[in-house]
Amino acid sequence: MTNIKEVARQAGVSASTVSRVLNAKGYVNEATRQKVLQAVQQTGYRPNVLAKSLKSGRSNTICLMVPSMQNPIFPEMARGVEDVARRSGFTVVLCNTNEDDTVEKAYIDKMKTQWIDGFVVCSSMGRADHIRALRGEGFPLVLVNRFEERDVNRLDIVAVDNFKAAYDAVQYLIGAGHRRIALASGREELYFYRERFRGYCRALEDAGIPLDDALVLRETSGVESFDRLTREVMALPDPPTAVFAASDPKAFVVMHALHDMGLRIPADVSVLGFDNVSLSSMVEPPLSTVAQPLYEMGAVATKNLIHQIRYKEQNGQLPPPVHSVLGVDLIVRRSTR
Amino acid sequence: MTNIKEVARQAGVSASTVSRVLNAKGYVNEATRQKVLQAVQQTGYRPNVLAKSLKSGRSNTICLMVPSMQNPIFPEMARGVEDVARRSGFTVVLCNTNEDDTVEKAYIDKMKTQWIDGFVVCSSMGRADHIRALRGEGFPLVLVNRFEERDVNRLDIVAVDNFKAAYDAVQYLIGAGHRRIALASGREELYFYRERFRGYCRALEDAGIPLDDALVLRETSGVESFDRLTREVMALPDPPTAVFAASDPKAFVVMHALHDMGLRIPADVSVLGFDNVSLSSMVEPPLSTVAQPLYEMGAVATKNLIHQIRYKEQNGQLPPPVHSVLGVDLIVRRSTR
DNA sequence: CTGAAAGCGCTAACAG
DNA sequence: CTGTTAGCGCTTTCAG
Repeated sequence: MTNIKEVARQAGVSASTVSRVLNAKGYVNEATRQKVLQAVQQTGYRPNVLAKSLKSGRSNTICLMVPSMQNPIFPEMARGVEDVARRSGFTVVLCNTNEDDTVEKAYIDKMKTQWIDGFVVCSSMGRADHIRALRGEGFPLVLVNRFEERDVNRLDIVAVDNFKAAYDAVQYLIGAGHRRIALASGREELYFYRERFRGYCRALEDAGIPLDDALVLRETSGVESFDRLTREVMALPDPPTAVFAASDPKAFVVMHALHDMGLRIPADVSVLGFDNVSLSSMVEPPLSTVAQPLYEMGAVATKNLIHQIRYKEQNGQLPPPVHSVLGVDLIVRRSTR
Repeated sequence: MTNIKEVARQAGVSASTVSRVLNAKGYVNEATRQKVLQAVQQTGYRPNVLAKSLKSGRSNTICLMVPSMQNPIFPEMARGVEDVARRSGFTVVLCNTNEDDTVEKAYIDKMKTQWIDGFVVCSSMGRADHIRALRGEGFPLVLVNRFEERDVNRLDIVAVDNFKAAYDAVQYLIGAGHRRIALASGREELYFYRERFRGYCRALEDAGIPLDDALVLRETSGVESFDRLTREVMALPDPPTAVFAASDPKAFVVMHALHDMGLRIPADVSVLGFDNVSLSSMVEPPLSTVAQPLYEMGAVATKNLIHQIRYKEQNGQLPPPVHSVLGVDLIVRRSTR
């Protein structure tokens, strides 16, 4: 790799002049400018970003922390992150924790010593203090989707209103005449699942339908557990006529179990999902679901993060945190009626 | 951030001694070693990786180039890449090109100036010369899945035997009694799709079944085009009794169209996919498919890449290229008979 | 066994 | 307008 010195030699100038030309900093004679440019051309010189970063303390690199690549919502978010980052000249480092706390912790630790300008994180841990500490340590940070109540007004957040989204979804089901509505609920240590649960409860309550705990399906070991749970709940003397799944993958498992039992969707039981991953339109029947703007969530988070990075560079400190609440869409397809 | 000098000061030694202790290089008195370690503890010192890289010319960072995050095979491969990289102390930079040649080219260009140690690439371009040039320029490189015939023995490749896999798949269909077998084919500029096509043709030929071009469905604009194509082919006077889809997403679209036409799977027509993405077991009916070891492909590619990196460091040049052919599995579920 | 010094490639005062 | 100098944080001869 040819370096700046070599270019300087070829152009018959000093390294600083080359630097000035390339970074358009300070005045430089047009004639020498041309000489430098030509030398750059000839040598095919590319500045060493590493050296630049070492000097400037900025790397134009951000860290994207996701808990899983198997849940399709994360790749979709990642797409939004990558798109915005790339267009703004940032590189993204992919940190997949596989829902493993130890890995997440180790990654944070590693990234801090690395050359990272900021973090977009979907944390796997409910109360991951090492992540929350990041902001205190001066690192730009945006939480996407997964956050805690106490993070509001303390950290930057991008998410949807999970309570309201679930409330509206269940209300839609109730409006369609359902009274026995099961919930395929998610891990309770995650705030957004608690919120969706709360929305479910409130919608029921507001409609004067008593909450029946037998209709609340709680994930035990991975989404596959809903296969058994679905069979069990449908075997009840008074089984549900609709199942609201707190995520699309759960809905798929539920649908599969239902099919397997010979039940028709939506004739016998309606299924409503949450996420709108790309495959939800392709299953049979196409899944009605609450659409989260996944790509946009990643994009907005990254825009915010870059804003923080630039702001910090100019003002020496992080801007006040902003909480972005994006809208959801209830997409009615053919799995509900 | 405290630096090595600060640690040295606290320990009452020189920076070089601290370096020696931390990197276990050269002899160092046990007593001073302890002093250093203690100072490291107290200050919470973390070496600056950037400075290290600048010195060593190695960044322990690899680039993962994928054409899409929407096709679920890539996140799954990415998982394999990330897992192996992380365990070996490497960081992975995510470059998603969205199947855009310009983006891909720009990324390569950018990464070359980033002191990237190596590349794992699923190229979007059939003949991407700037990618192939990488090896010539001394960059460790592994092609996964997407490669050209002429790359064999010139570049490192990880893939399955697409010809044989397709051949076996079609032979299975023929063995089940099918004679009219449609192919939902992929973009022809991709070698592996051509290979799958060739396998389809050969299997037919070997069974004495004439190739009927009307049964070859060619993607026009995205996988959605198979919706129309499926309807058309089923409207033929002599429609197929089985459809072999060159990828699972195509199979999903085909199944969907079939359902929509009121056709039963597999009673009226069998559908066989290719990939075994995680959702293929959840659609209705569960999709029979040729399972590619996606995670493993990413993992093997990364292992190979890291081997190249280490080899190059020791020997000053890249090792001879290796072509890893991984095995596939025909998973028979309930969409075929 | 340990410290001093040089240098990875680049940028930013500071002179001139 | 341009060159010299210093230094980002670290490793690595080379002396001692």
